[in-house]
Amino acid sequence: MKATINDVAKLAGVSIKTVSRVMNNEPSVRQPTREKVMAVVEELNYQPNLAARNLAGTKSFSIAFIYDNPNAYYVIDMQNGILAACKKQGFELLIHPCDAKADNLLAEITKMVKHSRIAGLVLTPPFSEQPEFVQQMKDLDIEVVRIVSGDIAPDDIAPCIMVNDHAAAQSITQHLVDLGHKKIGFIAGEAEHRSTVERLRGYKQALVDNAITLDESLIINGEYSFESGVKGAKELLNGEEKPTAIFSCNDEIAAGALFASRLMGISIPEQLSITGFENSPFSRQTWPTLTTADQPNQQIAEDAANLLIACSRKQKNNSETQQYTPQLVVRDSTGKAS
Amino acid sequence: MKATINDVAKLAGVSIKTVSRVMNNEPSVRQPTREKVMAVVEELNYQPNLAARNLAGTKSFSIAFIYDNPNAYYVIDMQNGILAACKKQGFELLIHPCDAKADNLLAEITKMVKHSRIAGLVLTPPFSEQPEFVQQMKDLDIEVVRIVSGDIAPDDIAPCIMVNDHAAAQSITQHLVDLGHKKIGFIAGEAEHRSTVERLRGYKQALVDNAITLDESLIINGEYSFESGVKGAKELLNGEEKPTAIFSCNDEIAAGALFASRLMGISIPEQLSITGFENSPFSRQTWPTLTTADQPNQQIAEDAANLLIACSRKQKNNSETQQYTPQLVVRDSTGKAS
DNA sequence: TTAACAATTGACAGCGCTGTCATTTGTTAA
DNA sequence: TTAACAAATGACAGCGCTGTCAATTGTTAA
Repeated sequence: MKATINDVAKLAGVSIKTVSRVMNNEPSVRQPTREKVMAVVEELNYQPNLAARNLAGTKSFSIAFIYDNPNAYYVIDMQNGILAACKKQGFELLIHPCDAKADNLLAEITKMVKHSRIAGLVLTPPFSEQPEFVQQMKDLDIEVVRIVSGDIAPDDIAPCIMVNDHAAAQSITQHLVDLGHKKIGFIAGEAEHRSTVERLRGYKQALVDNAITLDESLIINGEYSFESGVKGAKELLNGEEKPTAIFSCNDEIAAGALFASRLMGISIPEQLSITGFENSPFSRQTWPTLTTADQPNQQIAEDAANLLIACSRKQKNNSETQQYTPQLVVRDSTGKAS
Repeated sequence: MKATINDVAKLAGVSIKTVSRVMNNEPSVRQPTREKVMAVVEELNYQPNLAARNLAGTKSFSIAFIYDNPNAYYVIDMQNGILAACKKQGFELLIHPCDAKADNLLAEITKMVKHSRIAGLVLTPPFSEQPEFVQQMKDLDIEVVRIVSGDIAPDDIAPCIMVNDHAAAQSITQHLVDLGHKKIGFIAGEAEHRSTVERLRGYKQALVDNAITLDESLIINGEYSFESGVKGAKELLNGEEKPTAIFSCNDEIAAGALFASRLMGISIPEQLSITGFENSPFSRQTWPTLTTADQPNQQIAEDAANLLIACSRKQKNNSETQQYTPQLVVRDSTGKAS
């Protein structure tokens, strides 16, 4: 059967407490002792029993991922990244999809947290962008790591993994400018999402950098969906100032824009360039494939989880911040301005 | 702080063992006693500590979902369904994405199962369709519930939730026939998937039922992807026997077929009808929206998890089987034959 | 009414680990 | 060399629950 701490202790000729110390990387264990124990651990392929640890100790070995996001690709990527970190660190992951607008949300999460002794939470938008919510979690004595859009942390209540949408949007736009485009349409996502705001900011910055006058009529309010892309593109292409390129706030919008353009008999990229954002599987399933910005969600999530675990062990503090800048991926949906 | 079994026992004036019995729905507790205990449980909002249960008992309160599937929508649906069942039954869910072709797969799963004391597994294709794998799991003394395509269970090693792709494909095809179509193309998914086989079988059955001669040249081998849909549709539409309708083995293929048709200047559904399969979000993100078959994955998964939990409590046996037939959803991609 | 049995309840050990605190060992300075 | 202290290790209780088995209570038939 499975080896227990007793087996290890006996074989190594030490007390179970010492084995425990080694397993938890505690100080004041002499190096030779540590090695002796580790050797036996390897030999017996010993792994501490999570239930026993949870029951006996005050520390927790679980983190949770709560989310409210209709984008399955995004959720799966995040989840896989967190799972990878958990696996490496011997943590357990609790998955908790929920409704960000539910009244009993706080009660629900509190219950889960208390019941399962959660060390911390990985938060994605919209949760990560609600300072009050983050504060409430901290008040419950739960560590939090947030994934948010921007280039500077909003506060130091909890650590952040920043996604520099601003810089990424800027480089996508620059790519279009470099191809000779001057009239660049912009189809936005939901205005409430910080990512939308940041991406628009990057787009505008690139225009300024290249001394291109901003044309407000080229900016369409939309949402992160295929339909919105279809609608936005039609609006742009039927407008006065017909653009030669369209910056879409994500890949789904871009797919919609692509579709609308095709319907209108506009060939891509010859007559119109279109860009996406996120580099989701979606962007490889359109035709032509989409030029986009690669947002390494899985890596981001793994980092977030690692940071969270470190925080729960007091190895890192709240002001810890990391930053990712999605990188331009040039595919077939962009070309020289006609 | 949180109430423990001791608090409940004291307040109810019984021993902790009796509380335990009530919590586990064991027999031989007198009704009045049971009620008395339950009242206190309610009052204190008592919930048994999972770690303690796992440590003390022989029973397990965790199930796992292992999968190898690139379709994020599918995975999320399944996961949500399983999660719903777990929540209701006080179980924990371990998520375990993995590579079905990895050599160390069995070792990996064995390790997880032993380490976390898993009661059972929810298996989806490809795992669910490998009898040897299922048998290996049972040999490890793990309950298994499989979600498989077909109308009769392949064996009684483990319970099955059957998805009657045959009947669903038949009714989609019948829908096309009813619209006057006689030359109906078929773009298949991977031949290794039972779902492909079953859907093809349903398609053929419908043709037979309507005395339409099967034209093998109208059947295209493909895979479950957008690109495959594009390719398959082109092949069909450039062929000798140009079909007036295309049955696609899933929504992604259908989206590809839709795209290809548009490119070729064929208007949908006026000149060509196209159907999908699965009713994934994908089918609502195309234009026109897809006629498809609704496969209630979340519900299926919830049922599977409930069945699994029942089995782990020996309340159900291995020959237990449930069946779902995906229902036709008529949208805008199908119309009268021209 | 009572023995004989079944149904119900309880006492207690122990699951595998960690926290606390006592004990042992090693190290330093006088 | 030794006292005085710090570092390393161990003994032991107990986390909250379940399994085992013994004790109690209720029920039945003679």
